[in-house]
Amino acid sequence: MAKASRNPAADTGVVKLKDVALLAGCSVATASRVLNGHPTVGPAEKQRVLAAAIQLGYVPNNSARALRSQNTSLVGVIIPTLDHAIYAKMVSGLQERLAQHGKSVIISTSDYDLEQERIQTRLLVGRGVESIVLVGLEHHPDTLEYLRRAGVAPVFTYTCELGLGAVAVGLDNRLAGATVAGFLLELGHKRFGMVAGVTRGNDRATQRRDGFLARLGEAGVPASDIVVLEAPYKIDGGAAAMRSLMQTHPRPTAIFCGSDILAVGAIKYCHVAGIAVPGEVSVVGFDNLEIAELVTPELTTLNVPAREMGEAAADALIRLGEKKETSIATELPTRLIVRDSTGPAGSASRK
Amino acid sequence: MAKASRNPAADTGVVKLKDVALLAGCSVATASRVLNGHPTVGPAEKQRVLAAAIQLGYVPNNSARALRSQNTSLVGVIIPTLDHAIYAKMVSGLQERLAQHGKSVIISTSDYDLEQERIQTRLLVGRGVESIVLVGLEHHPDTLEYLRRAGVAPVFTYTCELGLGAVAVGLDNRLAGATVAGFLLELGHKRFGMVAGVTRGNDRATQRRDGFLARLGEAGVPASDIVVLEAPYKIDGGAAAMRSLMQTHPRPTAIFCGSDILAVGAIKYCHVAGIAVPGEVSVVGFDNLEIAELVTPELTTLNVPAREMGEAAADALIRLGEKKETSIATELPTRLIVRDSTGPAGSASRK
DNA sequence: TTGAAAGCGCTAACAG
DNA sequence: CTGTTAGCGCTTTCAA
Repeated sequence: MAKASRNPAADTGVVKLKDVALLAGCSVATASRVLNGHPTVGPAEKQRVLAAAIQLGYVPNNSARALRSQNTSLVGVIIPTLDHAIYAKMVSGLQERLAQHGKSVIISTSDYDLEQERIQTRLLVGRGVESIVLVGLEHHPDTLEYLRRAGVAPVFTYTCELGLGAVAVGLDNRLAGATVAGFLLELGHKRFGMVAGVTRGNDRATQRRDGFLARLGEAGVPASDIVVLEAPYKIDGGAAAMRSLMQTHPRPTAIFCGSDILAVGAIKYCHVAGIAVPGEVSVVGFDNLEIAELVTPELTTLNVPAREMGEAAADALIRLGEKKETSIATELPTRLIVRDSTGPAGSASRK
Repeated sequence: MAKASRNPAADTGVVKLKDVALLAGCSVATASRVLNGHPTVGPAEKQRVLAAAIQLGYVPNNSARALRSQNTSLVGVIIPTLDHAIYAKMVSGLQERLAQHGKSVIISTSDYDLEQERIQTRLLVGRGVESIVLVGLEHHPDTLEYLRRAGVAPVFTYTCELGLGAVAVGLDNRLAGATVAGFLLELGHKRFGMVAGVTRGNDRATQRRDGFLARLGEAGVPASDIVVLEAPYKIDGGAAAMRSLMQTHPRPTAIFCGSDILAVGAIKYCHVAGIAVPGEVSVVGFDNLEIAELVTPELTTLNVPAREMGEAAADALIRLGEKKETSIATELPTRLIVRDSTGPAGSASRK
């Protein structure tokens, strides 16, 4: 039969629990208990097992552990894109915080497509993720239904509206939109434009727009003095939308962009078109990315604490796993960062 | 004993292969074969199994599959940070390409710390990744040794120097550094500065610097006319380094920054210090991030095709998995993008 | 407090 | 071409 070698690192080179137990002079059961922090183990054994594990550089096989204990310590996250820092930062915070709890994150992207998200969700569930982090509250019905049936709890981010028994970590997008409107109103602006991103399948974009419009409406601004455009979340998209906006008559004097990417594109267009910012038109962004401080003029924008949101999502996940709570809504504070891209209406100091 | 129900979805609600086999009227082995596209199965059986699987909504348990077949279709990637677009883009390309082949990516970050990377590597191997994507060629010896013993093939990125039997996808950092030096020399510059990032544990930064210095040396520039500083990859780091550089006498007229982040910081400092770019000093970046086109003046920089690199890494991974090749080095082309932050030496048109 | 032993769900020999 | 059988490495009753 020649089963041959049975010592560590001779077959596959991978140290197994058995090897640790062998070196520690105990059974695999005891070794397992020690490594899992089970309380009922004598201190002497415990010491030896720990020492052996370190000496051998033991790394548990997660597939086996998962199979046996129905516990993969894997978390899935689906974001629209990694190309935008706002999502990358969130994932970064999520991953780091989760790593501290021994959990790993599997990442995938949907490109703002709910159908893509649905497919990714099934894949992730098949991989045995314990939980899944989603962006926004609006999803394909199948996505949510599938998650429910599979017993995988979703965590919604960038929003803090709460479904029943759900977990959400984010911001009040409506309020944020309204805040921007209020700020622009105070500066005396009367005609407004908005570059809203793509609102289809994107409740965050929708709410920002609605909050903005609602506040404007309350202030008595007629709908005819507000132009809303949609544009893909690209610099060029923002530039193109701004061009359209600047060609309407009468021209708006204040533009709210649904993201800094769009706002930066808008400002870029103004540069080439020779339109003074904020002299002729004020521009407000959303997200407070690093670029907001790098463009000229520096961008007035709403701060979104993306990294903190990822960390908060991780925390919620952990608490959820501990069955401490079943329904958690965390609202992260946002605040307007006033820089140089906004000014009082009618200050048109022609360049 | 009341073991009670043995039908699907009655216990845990999870459909297992056994349930599929039961419904299809065959053994689990046959069902497994069908689901894995094994050729030796009768068409009739095949049909029934497929139908049963769909009807029951069967989703394979990946942990079990992985445990048994040593094949997780999981790929790990460790990058310094997700906060820099240059890495996020690479991961994005990697993830998308890999998803097309049914593989998922587990992400983790090392914060430019090789020791952190070593720990993450072990974790990832424990999770059963088939392969692992690393940044650069320089790693903790244990990292490589552990990977070798575990039989997990590393794929090195952002570099195309090749170890033996290794896979690398990236660029020639030395050459890139030399290219920048050549460009600056041609513009007639005589005194140079470099903001090199952190070279410790970072072979890319080291090589860029060495290539830059070597080319300058060849051109007969005395070492006394070159100042090299290191700075963390932050905007503030770039600004602080630039401040030091601008205080040396005689002042350098051309600065090469190891990344756009640093370059943007450098330019920002010049803004506040009232130093004209490129009038008094030329600045060159590295990476060609989006921000390069957004700062004023627009940044001259070296284009790094990060997304393509991720995709190429994915391709290499796939080929490696198919055992087609064992040693692949892909050099992606870089090219200098000349914009407005550089100009001829001595053109100091005081602002 | 510890060890022996029974699987978790699946795949891969090996027979038939 | 199909079924039987043995585990993959680990956790967890159940006895001792």
